[in-house]
This record gives sequence, C-alpha cells and structure tokens, in this order.
Amino acid sequence: MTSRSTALEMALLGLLHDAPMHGYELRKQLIGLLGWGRVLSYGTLYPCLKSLVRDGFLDAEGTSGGRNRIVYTLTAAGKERFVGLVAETGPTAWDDDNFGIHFAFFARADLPTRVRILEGRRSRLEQRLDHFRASIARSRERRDAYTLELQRHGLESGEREVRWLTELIDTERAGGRPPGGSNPNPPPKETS
Amino acid sequence: MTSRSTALEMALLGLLHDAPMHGYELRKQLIGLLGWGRVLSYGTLYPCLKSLVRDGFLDAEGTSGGRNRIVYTLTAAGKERFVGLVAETGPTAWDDDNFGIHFAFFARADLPTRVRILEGRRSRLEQRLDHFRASIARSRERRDAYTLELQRHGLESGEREVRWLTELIDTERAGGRPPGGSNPNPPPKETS
DNA sequence: GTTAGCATGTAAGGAGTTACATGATTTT
DNA sequence: AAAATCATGTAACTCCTTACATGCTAAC
Repeated sequence: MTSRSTALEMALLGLLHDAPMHGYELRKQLIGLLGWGRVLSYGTLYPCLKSLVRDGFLDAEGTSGGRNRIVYTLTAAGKERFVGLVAETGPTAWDDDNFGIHFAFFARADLPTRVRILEGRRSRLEQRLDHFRASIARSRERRDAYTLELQRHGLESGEREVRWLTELIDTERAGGRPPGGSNPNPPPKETS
Repeated sequence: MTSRSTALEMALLGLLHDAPMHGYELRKQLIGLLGWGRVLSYGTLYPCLKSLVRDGFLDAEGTSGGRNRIVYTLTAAGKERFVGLVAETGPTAWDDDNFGIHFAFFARADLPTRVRILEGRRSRLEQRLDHFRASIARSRERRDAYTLELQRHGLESGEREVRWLTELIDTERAGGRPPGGSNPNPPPKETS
C-alpha cells in the first residue's frame, strides 16, 4: 500500500470522472480547483497516480507515437471508489485537508450528505474557536498590540467561516438549491 | 543537526524571552498564541527543545525534588539568535508557516522590518491570487454551482487578507501605532 | 484510592517537498 | 538553433503526527 492521501485520491478520481487526462493536465486542473493552497509537486502526483493504477481504479494508456503522455481513465472500480468517497460523511470529510475537495464535488452527493458534511465542518470549526477563545482568555499575560491583533484577526476569520457554512446549510435546507448559480431561484446571498 | 522548523524555533525562543518555562507550559502558550492551526504534538516539541539546548540557545534545568519538570531558560546565544530571526525580512518571513509567528513578535522588530515583512506577505498573497484568478478564467469547463462557490469564497478570503495587510501597512507608515485602536498600555520597548 | 490531568519522552511512519534527471515539442 | 514549456519520473529528505511508554500529583 503506497500511502495515498484521501484528498488527492478523491480529487484525481473526481476530475477523471469528467474526462480522461494525463498527469500534467490533472495537476493544472487541481491547482485551479481549490486554489489548493500548496502547489502539488510531481513527486506527489505521479506516485499517487501509479498507486491508483496498481489498485485498479485507473487505467493508464501511453500514447504511442506523439508526445510522451500517459492518459488516465477511470475504471468501473474507480467510479465505485469515487462514489464511496463522495458519500462519506464522517470526520475525514470535515477536516482542513479534505473539506474543500468534498465541497468541490458536492454536485455528486445527495442533500443529506451535503448537509451532514457542512454541519460537521461547522461544528469542528466552532469547537476550535471555543478552544481558541478559552486559550486567549486564560493567558492574560503576553499581550502587546500585535499579539492581540493577530488573535482578533484569527478569531474573526474563523467566525466568518462559520457564518459562511451556516448560510450554506440554510440554503441547502430551504430549497436544496446550490448557491450562486444561474438558477430559477436567485441566490440568497447579499453581495454588497 | 536535528532539523528544526524556523517557525517553532522562533516561537519557543520568543516565549522564553519573556520568562523561563517548561515544555508542557510552552505548548499551551504556543497553541493560544496563534490558534496555531495544528495542535503541536509532544513528538515535535520535546526533540526541538533538546536540539535548542544542544545548540546552546537554551539552558535546561531539571527541578530536583518536586514534579518531573525541566525548566528552559534562554541563553545569551539564544537571545542573539532570536534577535536575528526577528530581524529577518526575506521570503522565509512571508510564507504561510512563518508569517504568523513573525507577526506575533512584531513588538520586538523595528518599523522598517515590520513594513518589509507586511509588504512581502501581501505581495506573495497577491501573486497567489493572480495565479488563482488566471487559473479560474482558463478552466471554463467543470463549473457547477458548488465549484464556483468554492472558488468565489477562496478568492474573497484571499482578498480580505490582502486588505487586512494593507490596513496594517498604512497604519505602520502613518504613525507606527500598532492596530486595535486605543491601548493605554504602550507596547514593550525593545530593551528587555 | 482512583480518576484526571500534569509532565516527559521515543519509535515508526505518513504526507509531502525539493532537487535532480531525462527527453519531446512548440515558440521565437 | 535556442529557449521555453510540456511531460514524466526518482531519491533523499523534512517536518510532523500517532501511538506507545512512563510516572507524578491534585482532586474528588
């Protein structure tokens, strides 16, 4: 078992669900999909693709002739695997590394799954914020203006994230309409 | 050379600059200081403290008798090291892992240093946002409402962060007063 | 007197990066 | 024909977490 992070595996399977691609292209798509924070090096990508082929989730086809490309296609097992990952609503779907990719493929998950993941994510963030607040209150020493500002900003960002999740949850529950799209239902978000 | 991340090293030296402490306590302070995202395990903390002692930046004193504590104190070399780290304005001070800790100890840096770090951080984020925007514009396929919302939210967060930095830079340049408005207690002088 | 929290540490391994190595194809 | 970019891959290394192991002390 060459180790594979669930996040990367899910991202690759999900992108290949739409269309076969080669590694280089997958990397570009991936970076655009989430911002992805980190840049995703080849040293991560290619071994991961290999392990997915080895486990039967992908087929690799080298293009004979032209450029030295290897085009990856999702197998039946790969599709099954992806469906399983998308349906996952446990803690692994909430954490910092995985939440973004789960959200990116929400269109393939059903309403209860989406709500469960959003709520799980929110409660995790709320729990973290509580810890942080308690920790700030406890250490009343060591407070220059910069430390305070850093803590204030961290707290504000966290609270904003929680509000975002709350709005998404409300939207899901109200109409099940995804946010922001060109839908019969206009989005409930109030951008300025 | 047991490897040590600069961020953790700087955080430990900085906290011990204020007062001697033992490891367990350092960990709690550290978590409260930044939110720190991750929780910082003992498996990281203790080896790092050991390596700082070995390199002469800390003195370790085991409390004989009572509880099995090891109290760490900053040495002269450790102070020098910390001053050097605080004065650092290169890329290492801007990146995601290190910026927070540099900001937390801004009270010990001089105005030009603070401004250089803030500007470096901002331009790094702006560059990342540009990449992200270009990447979004390029891949006009694969856009369901969720993907779009994720990208929109990511962009908005990034832009907000840039605005925050801009305000801080303006404040620094205008009066050198740290943010947060009214603080009757002026920040600590650089003479410890 | 037992549970909860304080306090320190080690070994193994996961998840990723950097730096290197190679070569084809397109652009200038 | 040179330079840039496309395209794939490996080896070494870094930083960190998890899981384990140990024992003290305060509180109930």
